[in-house]
Amino acid sequence: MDTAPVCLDLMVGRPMDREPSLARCTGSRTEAGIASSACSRAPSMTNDEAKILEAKLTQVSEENRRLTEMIAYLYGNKVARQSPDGEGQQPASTAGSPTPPAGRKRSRDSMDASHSCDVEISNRNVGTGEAEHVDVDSPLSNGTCRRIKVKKVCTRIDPSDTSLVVKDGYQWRKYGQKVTRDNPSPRAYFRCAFAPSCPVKKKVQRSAEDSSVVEATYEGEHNHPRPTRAGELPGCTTQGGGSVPCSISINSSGPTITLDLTKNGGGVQVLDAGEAQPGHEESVPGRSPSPEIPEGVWWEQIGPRAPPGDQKFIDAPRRRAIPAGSCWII
DNA sequence: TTGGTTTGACCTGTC
DNA sequence: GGACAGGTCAAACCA
Repeated sequence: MDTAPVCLDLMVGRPMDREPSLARCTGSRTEAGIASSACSRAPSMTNDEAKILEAKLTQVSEENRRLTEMIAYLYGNKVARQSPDGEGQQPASTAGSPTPPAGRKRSRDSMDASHSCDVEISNRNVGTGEAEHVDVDSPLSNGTCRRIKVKKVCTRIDPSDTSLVVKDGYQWRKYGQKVTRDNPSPRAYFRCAFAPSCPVKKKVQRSAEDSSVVEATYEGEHNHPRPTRAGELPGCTTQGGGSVPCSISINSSGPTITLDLTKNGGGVQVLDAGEAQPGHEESVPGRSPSPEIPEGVWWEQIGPRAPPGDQKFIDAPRRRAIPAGSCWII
């Protein structure tokens, strides 16, 4: 919740010079394509057109401001609800709280959350994928709780693929691997590589029952927008000059970029650029373009990774900082 | 030289 | 307090 305003600020009413990749896109077919159409027509734009676009931009900016205020208001209510005296708090055992894990150890985050704060869970099984969304409130030092989103996603991959790489549109940096007691397959630990401050972690492990199923557990929410890169956005005219089909739409829950890389052997289906918006991916029905993809879950076909030389990361202090708004290779 | 991965050691919490 | 297990660190390795 506390990251939502940042997300909104980046998604709506964004100045065009901060999103060069989208601004270069062609084939944008929705109202959300204001930036792209504006950019492509800029050289021959008349004053009237410029004024219209400016008005639209102002309108979108105003919408952005209202949404930001709304988020701030909701967040304020949330904090009030979690007052130290405990009023308004739901019992930890309600709202579908799971039974404690069979193991003798719980994760620190889960453990913290189990002290006195909310646990909200929603389960969904769609096709071959499964998404389990858990909102966990982790207590802070001041006695309040900070909600940690825990989302479990199962997907089917090639059993011979041992990389444990689950592409979801974000950059991840592996920091550990461990063989757990209840599963012969190793569990890989990933951190978000986009920014050192991003709290999101991901655990990836093959299912003990079906080795072709990989379970990815996401903890926390990104405090930054989904990384994008012009060269990876089909339908966008890139610096390299390529252009492949894509559609970009923005609805009330955020931008959705539908990619079709079949011609390139890719197969990326959906990139939900608005993931950082709390819970929004669960609230949009019909998001999945394929039965093989869990509904509402941004997902991509498991495939070959980009060459290391094409990747840019930020994580360890020694890595170079990349300015906000830079394009990313996924 | 840079940056990602591997992997053994270490830390911490639970029983 | 010790054993156990999950999670993390960080040096070494590799591309």
